[in-house]
Amino acid sequence: MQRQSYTCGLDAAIDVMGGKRKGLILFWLGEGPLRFGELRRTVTGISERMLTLQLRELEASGLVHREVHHQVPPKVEYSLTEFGHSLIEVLGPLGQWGEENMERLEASREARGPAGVSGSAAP
Amino acid sequence: MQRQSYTCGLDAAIDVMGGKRKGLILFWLGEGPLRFGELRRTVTGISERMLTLQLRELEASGLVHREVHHQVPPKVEYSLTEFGHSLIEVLGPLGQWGEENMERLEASREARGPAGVSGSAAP
DNA sequence: CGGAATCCGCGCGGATACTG
DNA sequence: CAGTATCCGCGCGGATTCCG
Repeated sequence: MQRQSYTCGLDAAIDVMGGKRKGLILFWLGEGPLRFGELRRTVTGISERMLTLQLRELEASGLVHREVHHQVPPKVEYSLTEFGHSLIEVLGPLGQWGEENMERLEASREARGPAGVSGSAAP
Repeated sequence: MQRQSYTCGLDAAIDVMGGKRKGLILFWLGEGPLRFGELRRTVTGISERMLTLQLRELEASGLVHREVHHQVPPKVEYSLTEFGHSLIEVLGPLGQWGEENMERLEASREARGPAGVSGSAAP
């Protein structure tokens, strides 16, 4: 079974930008083009590997453009496509909502992900 | 290390509703209160277990309200809180964006997730 | 009907090392 | 600098079973 099509627009949208850090990448690229290393430093808490993979997916989705400058040292710039810009436009209100309610969200986050539950790993 | 706070509002927002099907649940609850079984049938492609877990997280986030009616047969109704309503409000444009570009998104989805790569797992 | 519990596979994602 | 490749843990999430 190939997992039927999207059930609604929200499903599709979340699927394309809901990845762990894709939203963040899109957000920062919305501010302007960034090089790979700049992204790595800007989007904190992401490994090189993940950054590459996420970028490739965003590129495959047509949201991000990858500009390679063949030179030494190598330089690769990532930027939003028109499609990508259309997305962050509707992402704006969401980000603002998150900002306005950040305290509340952070507080409840601990309830959802106790993080250090672990402990008793008695076999 | 406890994974520092959210880096921006978008980060927080996606974290709270970016789960596999949380957006869908929120979306359908936005249409009105639903019972557990109704949600299970409405949000297609989700297991009982996941539906329960996702609902608990949404509840812990203060987005969803869980109303238990102690009776036989049991009846539990889920609905959006005020907070939840404020979220789906900004989620509206995102869902619309996804709907408008669904074909494009579905097409590029295959490039990102070949889905049936292996499959044939002859036991 | 609405869950909670258990088992378990598998793929996400981190760390590291190597290349052009 | 900008990746790619490999290893590997662990937690997400599906299937099944039992309970109130």
